[in-house]
Amino acid sequence: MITIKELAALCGVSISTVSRAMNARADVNAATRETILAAAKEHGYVPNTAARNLKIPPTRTVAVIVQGQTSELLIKLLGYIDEGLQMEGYETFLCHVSDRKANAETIENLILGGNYAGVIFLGRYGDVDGTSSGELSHSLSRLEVPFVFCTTADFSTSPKPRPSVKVDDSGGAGALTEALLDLGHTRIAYALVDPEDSLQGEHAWMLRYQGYKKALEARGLEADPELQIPAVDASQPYSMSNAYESTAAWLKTEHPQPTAIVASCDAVAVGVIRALFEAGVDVPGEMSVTGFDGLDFALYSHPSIATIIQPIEAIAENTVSSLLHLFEGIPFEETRMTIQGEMRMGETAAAPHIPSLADV
Amino acid sequence: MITIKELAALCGVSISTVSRAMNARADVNAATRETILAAAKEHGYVPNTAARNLKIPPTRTVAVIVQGQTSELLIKLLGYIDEGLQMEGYETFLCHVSDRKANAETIENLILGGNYAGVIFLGRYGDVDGTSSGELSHSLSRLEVPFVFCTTADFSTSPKPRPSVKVDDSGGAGALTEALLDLGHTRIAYALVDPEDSLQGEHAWMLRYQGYKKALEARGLEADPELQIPAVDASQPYSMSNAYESTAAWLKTEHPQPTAIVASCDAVAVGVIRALFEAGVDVPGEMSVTGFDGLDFALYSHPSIATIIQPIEAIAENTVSSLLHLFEGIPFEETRMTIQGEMRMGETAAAPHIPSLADV
DNA sequence: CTGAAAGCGCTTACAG
DNA sequence: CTGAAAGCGCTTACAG
Repeated sequence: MITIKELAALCGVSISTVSRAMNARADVNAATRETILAAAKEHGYVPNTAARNLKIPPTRTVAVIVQGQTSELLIKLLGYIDEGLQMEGYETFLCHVSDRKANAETIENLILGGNYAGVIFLGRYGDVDGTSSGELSHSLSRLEVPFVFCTTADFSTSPKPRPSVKVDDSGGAGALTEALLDLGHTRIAYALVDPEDSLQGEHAWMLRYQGYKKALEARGLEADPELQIPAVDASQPYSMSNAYESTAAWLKTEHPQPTAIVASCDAVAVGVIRALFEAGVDVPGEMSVTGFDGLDFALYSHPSIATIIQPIEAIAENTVSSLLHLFEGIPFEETRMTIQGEMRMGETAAAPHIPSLADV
Repeated sequence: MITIKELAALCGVSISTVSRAMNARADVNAATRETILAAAKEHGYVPNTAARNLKIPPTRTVAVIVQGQTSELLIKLLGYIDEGLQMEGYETFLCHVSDRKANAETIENLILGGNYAGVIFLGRYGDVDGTSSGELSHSLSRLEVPFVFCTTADFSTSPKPRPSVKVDDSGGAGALTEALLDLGHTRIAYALVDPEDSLQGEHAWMLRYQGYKKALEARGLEADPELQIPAVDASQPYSMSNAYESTAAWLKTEHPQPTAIVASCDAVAVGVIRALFEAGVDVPGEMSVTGFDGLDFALYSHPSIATIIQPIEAIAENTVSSLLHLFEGIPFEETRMTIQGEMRMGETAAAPHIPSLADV
């Protein structure tokens, strides 16, 4: 808590000299520098960043803003982004914003207050219900700081959307659905759908659902409303526990019997599979299940889950290069970039069970 | 990027008045305030936080510093901490520091630069190898900011350790081991041990290992060196993939056959189980496996993993109250708090398989 | 190589 | 209710 002034007094030099020594400037007498550095260490002097930020030009620091729940996915993505940025000489500073505080003011304060070279939005941003997302997008679009969206699109109504990089949600879910169709499934359920239908069309969850629907339609089938498993708790529609509860509840209702379930993500798939197990339904013997994301537990659990593995490295690389392009003023031609994930059929998808005489 | 000066000029008032309006002070003419606020909105004026921090006294904001990998556990913990702090009128600001940058300078800058009321270290801090951890601890112990450790202890050699709140790692691992012993197991392996043995004694991983050893010793058994599964990749000894690789490799070596494996955490347990499955070993029929943490996938996967569920709410509550005590200058009697987790036997632990004639 | 001085953008007594 | 002024802790031309 000592200031530059006090340290200068302690060393018997001017604050200018202390500042130079602390910033490793060349134009300081070596002996003076040593004295100052030693004193700084001894007294625990650390330059106040707030004061420093006031003076120095935009730093080589990129703020990565993550909102709400972090996930294995976002953490890995962050690692690669950090790595990529570092290779270009940039530092990464991660700012986490709780959903509750994900409003325009907080975000703006964060960005404007931080003196960053650029900003990356990782994961979702703004309210799920979109109420203040609009406001946030509006104020974001006015910011002069270069920023790109990673894993989410730019939901603002701005005529010039910011660059965004994400997996092909719709295509991935479609590919999984197609794979199930190819295996011979025709009654394919979806888990989970939001009974209140509050999601915007651009959100990953919505896109995955649409991918599922489109794949069915491409084969002349349609998504049976009775095969859409509704979320019991609409507030956290994609948690493992909610998937379990919702599926368990749904299994007790009257509905046509599906032979496969497309889950919106790996966590939901695990919950679904658990509910099926407890209901005595064998996976994949009696029911195939697919997930999405390719998280560790999806790949290593037994049975391993049929899923789309997010192209984490490619997403990170393109996020970084988009930002670098922005720094250099190069207009980025492909504003909304969508990258194909890798399908892994795992052990939860198989041909549908054909009832034989033995079952009767 | 407009400043208070420019906004003042735009509105035809002094910067003092703008400042007052922005800070919702009562002593501003209502009409003036409206004009200013409207102009601020229109021009996207946001007070520069760096400049602001320079002037205002310590805020009601608590910085939560998370280092390296975030996990489901830390995220849930963060949620409860945030909630608890908010009830007391504090805001939470999460700062993520990559392992690479977890040095004294970065952390100090963060804390000193932020003007926080207090700091919570969530998860681990400092280098795993302890090289610069010492330096970090040293400089931390000098900081006047109140701070507490959550999920980790204060590793500094300071004579007055800072408050810390965490699960009883040793006791939990011991309880699981005892439960296995009670089931009749006698050859119990441990996954994973660090072949380079670089961990300090206070780390959670070390404590869990010690709990396992102590439980064996209490029954007159000892940890067979041949039953300690070494980590193939020492750099990430507790990842799911490394647990899988390490166990798969170990299963091919010559060693006494255990009937149970105590894993250091749920993620490791999943990797272990996968390796066992691929080697044709049935869990829990031929091998019992336990985890630690009580993560969603441990509880919902099938078979569900025998584990210790971290007392997340209690840890969060005590972390918050420790910090509040520090704020009030109340000496906190129980400096190092350790909370019991809840044991859940799940579906991966059973009595050892007794070879019968049928097996021969 | 070093110091005095200006100024970053803000807040807040202090006068009016 | 409002403005001029001081000052938060720093950095950086500008002189020496």
